[in-house]
Amino acid sequence: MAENNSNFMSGVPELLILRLVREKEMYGYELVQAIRERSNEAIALGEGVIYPVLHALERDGALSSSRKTVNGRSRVYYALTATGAKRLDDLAGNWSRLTGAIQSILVSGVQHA
Amino acid sequence: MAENNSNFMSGVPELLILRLVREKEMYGYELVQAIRERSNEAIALGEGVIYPVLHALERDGALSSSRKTVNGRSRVYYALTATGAKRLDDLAGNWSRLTGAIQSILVSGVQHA
DNA sequence: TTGCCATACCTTGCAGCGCGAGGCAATATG
DNA sequence: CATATTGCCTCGCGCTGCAAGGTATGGCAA
Repeated sequence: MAENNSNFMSGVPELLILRLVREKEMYGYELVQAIRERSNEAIALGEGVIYPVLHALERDGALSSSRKTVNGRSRVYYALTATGAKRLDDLAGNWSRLTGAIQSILVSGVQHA
Repeated sequence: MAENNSNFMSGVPELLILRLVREKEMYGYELVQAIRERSNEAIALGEGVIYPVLHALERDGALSSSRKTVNGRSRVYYALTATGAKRLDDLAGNWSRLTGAIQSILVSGVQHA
């Protein structure tokens, strides 16, 4: 059963990571802060969220990793692959459809057919 | 420990239900269909999602229920209470802040401070 | 009558995700 | 020398969404 379950609201951390890494390759610790800062503290995903997602994405071939040492610090940088780019498009599309649908319910006044 | 945990993306079914019930009182089965239709099939929450949420909301005083019989059919109608209206505002606010934050990450090109 | 579908309610059990909490190691700071 | 920061990682749990199943009534067609 290689079916993809998961509930309708999940996968946002994955989406954010893929999107950020598309700009430039980043490492885990950096992503944790980037998400917090770029979301204006509205979203604060800890390392316990980020790292497992990173590993899963690499395992699925959506990200490629390379260990680099920058001023004495060893970091694992992740870059978007072609597979990852496709996956990003899918997730972004789903997200947009989903929020659109929710918005249309939230916004509408009473309407009759 | 009566602390409210739950993850950052949850509570959408609750939000949708509260919003729909604000217009007019509705019953469970009706909500299931309303959400599917008004979201253009983008969201399809089953009864296994709706009923438990309904019960929880009533337990918390956000909804009040009244059993009514309409052309031979017995239904449990739910109406929004004052508490529920407040809760709806909170959830809607959170949702809006959250999607705004996500959007700002999804949309932005690279930018530095 | 006997089916069968739609309406209408409900609960149980599980998978999966998010996440806190913790642990390790190296560099920097006071 | 102690403490904070950077940077990586994993375990275990809570909670949520959800499929699956169960009950009951009404309408309709064969």
